[in-house]
Amino acid sequence: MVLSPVETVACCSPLSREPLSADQAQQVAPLLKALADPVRLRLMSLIASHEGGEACVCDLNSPFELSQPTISHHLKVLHEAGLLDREKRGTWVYYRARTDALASLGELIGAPAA
Amino acid sequence: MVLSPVETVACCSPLSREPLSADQAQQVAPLLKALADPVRLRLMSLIASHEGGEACVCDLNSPFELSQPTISHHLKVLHEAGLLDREKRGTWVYYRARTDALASLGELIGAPAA
DNA sequence: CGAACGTATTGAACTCTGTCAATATTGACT
DNA sequence: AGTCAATATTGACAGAGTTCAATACGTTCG
Repeated sequence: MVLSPVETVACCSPLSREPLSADQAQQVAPLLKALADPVRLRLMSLIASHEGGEACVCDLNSPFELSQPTISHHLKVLHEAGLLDREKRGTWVYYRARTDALASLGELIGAPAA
Repeated sequence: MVLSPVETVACCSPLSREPLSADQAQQVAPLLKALADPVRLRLMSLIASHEGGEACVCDLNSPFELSQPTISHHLKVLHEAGLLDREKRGTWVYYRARTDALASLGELIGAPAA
């Protein structure tokens, strides 16, 4: 069985509560790795804070001084990590933030010790 | 002026609230990068969930099938990112989790949109 | 159909990262 | 001083990641 990204993260109690197992760490780390890049952090933030929690790729290139393929690559990384949903509507592609995954991840990292 | 890790992260409102600036992203990404490794995630979790939020290095090697220098390296990465405090007491070295940094980071990632 | 546009893929250069073996450093105890 | 135990540093190497230029794919519109 394949876990959705949300299930992957929701599996674990907060870092400060009890030690993560090796398996759990192996599942969660890729999500953090996907976020652990300045460009992807901004992309995620741009999309998540955009109206409706989604944004068109056509609006995601100009904020960066990077080539179009590079942005496309970063979006793919976030998508494959399960942090972005992808939907094609006509000519344009829209990415939507998995706010549930972000919320679970935030709790895993930062929830108080007890 | 140099920002402490907590200040670094506390600077920003949640991802889903408003777009992160390029500068903010560049400051926050290293913290996430430090956490975005299975071994370091487990180390952080082991330390943060340990009694008193701190742990002796002497207890942090056996849970892993990795060489002592490798664990030492990962601890250094977490320390330099500002997620662990280091204190030498006699022969032993203790690392303490910066739970405030973790809390800020968690809020940045996962706090609700509004 | 064919041209133009938006997005994705490929392949290559370069840098960064995780790991280990070997060695250094520091403190404690004889 | 000398030895031993705990931790850190160095140097080396393989693998992964970021970026771009070039190209391919898929839609829409003339």
